[in-house]
Amino acid sequence: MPTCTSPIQVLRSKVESRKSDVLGHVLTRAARLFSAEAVGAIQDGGFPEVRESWIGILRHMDPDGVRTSDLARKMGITKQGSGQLVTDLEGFGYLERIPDPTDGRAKLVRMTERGWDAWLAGLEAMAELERSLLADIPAEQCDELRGSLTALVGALERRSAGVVVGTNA
Amino acid sequence: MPTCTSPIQVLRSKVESRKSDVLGHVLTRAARLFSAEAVGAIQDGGFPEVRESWIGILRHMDPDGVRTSDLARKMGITKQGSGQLVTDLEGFGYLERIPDPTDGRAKLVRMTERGWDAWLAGLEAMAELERSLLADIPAEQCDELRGSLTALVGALERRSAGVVVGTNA
DNA sequence: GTCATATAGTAAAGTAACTTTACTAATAGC
DNA sequence: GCTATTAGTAAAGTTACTTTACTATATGAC
Repeated sequence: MPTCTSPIQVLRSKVESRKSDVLGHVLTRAARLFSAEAVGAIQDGGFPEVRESWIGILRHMDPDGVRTSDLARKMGITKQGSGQLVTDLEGFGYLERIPDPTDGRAKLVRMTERGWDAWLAGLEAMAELERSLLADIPAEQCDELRGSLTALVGALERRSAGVVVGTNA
Repeated sequence: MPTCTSPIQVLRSKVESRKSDVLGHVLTRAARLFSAEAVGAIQDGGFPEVRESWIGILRHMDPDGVRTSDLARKMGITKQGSGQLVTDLEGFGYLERIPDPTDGRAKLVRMTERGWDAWLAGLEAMAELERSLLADIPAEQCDELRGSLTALVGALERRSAGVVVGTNA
């Protein structure tokens, strides 16, 4: 009788070989850790009410104002979702809604002064985090990483291009 | 009077130059897109009840069984959190809890056969996703990306080493 | 041995970041 | 002017957790 490798042994070797080399795992973990660290820094820097979800909004703001539905599209969430986030940010005085002069249905979401301050603080916190990570990771690797991730996002977006995000979008 | 650059212009140029080159943004977006895509593939592959959070559990399972609190530690969440996820997975027949023979307080969480099937399907879905992304991203870049992300996670973990995750952990 | 303390797990409620369903108001095309 | 589309809001539901609070077992000190 030849050597018979039991299913459980096959499994065990698969488990061992696959423990942490899956791109998805490391990607998710990195994103979480980075995000938590950045938000903590912004909060400590004088904007204690800032939450992780706000960063997605702040990122897409524009001095000319943006529509809620544009925010939704850019963020890849529903407009109800972005509307709620805008309401939260508005409640803390980071954003304001003004009527869109060119469209009676629409409103333009604009940053307040405090909003821009937080935005700058956010950028600074992220940049500082990146800088401090350079102590552990070479600068070229960091740039490479950014480039590869951008390519990855592009590929993933193209892949799910046909898929509709939510109803009522 | 010299040319005076208005604050709003300074802001506008900052906004333009910083639109999408922040590591944190692209990282978060990539993680979300990847994760959603992988879960969708697993669900379509015959495990429709699988949710994104389950992947974090499945990833850390072991043929010998794992304790809930070990899962929590590995995942970086509270043990109540991991306990809830285990209960969900148990309810759908992916996991089972057995008493730990070496410790009367503890229980060992173990995969059922269906659990291992889902685990394999998950790995396959992730691997397939990676393969299909190779059409857009060169293989070396993909490996580089994995390596850089692993280094990044390491650096971030070291950075937040002193910070306790949740109470009652 | 038993007493304090730490650890494993569970229970229940709260919270963050959304989606789904359902609606109103304004615009745009024909 | 009527219909279809689009912008936004409202309210409830869902997911993936955390916080608070508790029980049961184990471990180390005395």
